[in-house]
Amino acid sequence: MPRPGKSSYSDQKPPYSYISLTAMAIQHSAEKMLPLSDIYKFIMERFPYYREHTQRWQNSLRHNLSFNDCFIKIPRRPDQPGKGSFWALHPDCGDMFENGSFLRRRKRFKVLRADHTHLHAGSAKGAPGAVPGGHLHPHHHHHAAAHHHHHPQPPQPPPPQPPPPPHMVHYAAAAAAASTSGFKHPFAIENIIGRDYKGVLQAGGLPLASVMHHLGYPVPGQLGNVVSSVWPHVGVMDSVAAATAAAAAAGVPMGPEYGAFGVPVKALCHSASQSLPAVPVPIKPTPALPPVAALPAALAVPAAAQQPPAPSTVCPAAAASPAVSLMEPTAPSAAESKGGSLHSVLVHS
DNA sequence: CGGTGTTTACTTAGCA
DNA sequence: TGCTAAGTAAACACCG
Repeated sequence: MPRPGKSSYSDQKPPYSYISLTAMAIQHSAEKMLPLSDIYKFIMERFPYYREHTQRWQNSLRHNLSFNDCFIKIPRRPDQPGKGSFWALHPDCGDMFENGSFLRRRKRFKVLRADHTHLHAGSAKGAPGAVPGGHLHPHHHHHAAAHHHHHPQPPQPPPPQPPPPPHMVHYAAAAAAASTSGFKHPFAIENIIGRDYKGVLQAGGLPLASVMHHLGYPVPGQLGNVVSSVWPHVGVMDSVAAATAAAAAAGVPMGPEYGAFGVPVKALCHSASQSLPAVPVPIKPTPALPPVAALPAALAVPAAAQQPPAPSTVCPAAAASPAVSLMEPTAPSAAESKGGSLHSVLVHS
């Protein structure tokens, strides 16, 4: 059946995990960061399925934000009213769904705690280690502690999330470069969202594209007013087929009614943040990447200790140049949040 | 208080 | 089938 009527998409659960949905929402935002409420909004706007049982899925979503190292919290600026912090994607989380499945990643993205170097008694929240090789140690009694609001000292501000959106340009550029070079690996979501899915398609035929397509989900019109509907025009042809197939595979009965999702594709990086870890050293994901070592971060710790000096923190470049994938001058100091000084590791098999 | 965050613990489900 | 990622439920701390 081509079209089961109409309830098709509305009541079907989208083939995306909360992680992918959240990442999409974040990527979709201009600043690449969103407050929780906006993430909810984004999801609800395009996935009717999530207009119900909000209590349930939102709790799950929140759990995911806190639990997964791929999401980082960025404090709100003083002048920005509102409740919680902004959420962004960890710069090194790379392509979490590169295998094409938005339901299950090959490996969970985890940041490695800086080897026990806690200088701060704060004890940070625990970021359990990550474990590249295998399991994390479940027994770390996390001590709890948590809630200390991570920034004990709010000095101020160089607002990372600022108002003016002009900076993204860099990101965009980087992204562009990346795509140009055909190298894409920073967060797949991005792909998902649009951009070179085309290449992707051909690259491996991935279901990825398919899903993405699917992503568009309902009513194109709806998205219309949202942002851009990027890729509807594009891969429609095979993507549809692929999507269908993928959906089928996924057990998701989707219909062609899914429209396009629209997300700009600009950047993949976000200004990561302050709370961010400093220097996430990607041990790295892509096989192609040489172990760069680098980490100039050592010096880059100016005031950054707490805040990313400006959004310009550059993005992980991973996208742009494979060779140099890591830069991130963010400060390694704060060992507070999930990333204190941890190295991020993408454990890919 | 209610929204936001964290963290446990357990169940469900994908993938190799 | 086993390992592990993902989903769910829930207790609990905080902050505005």
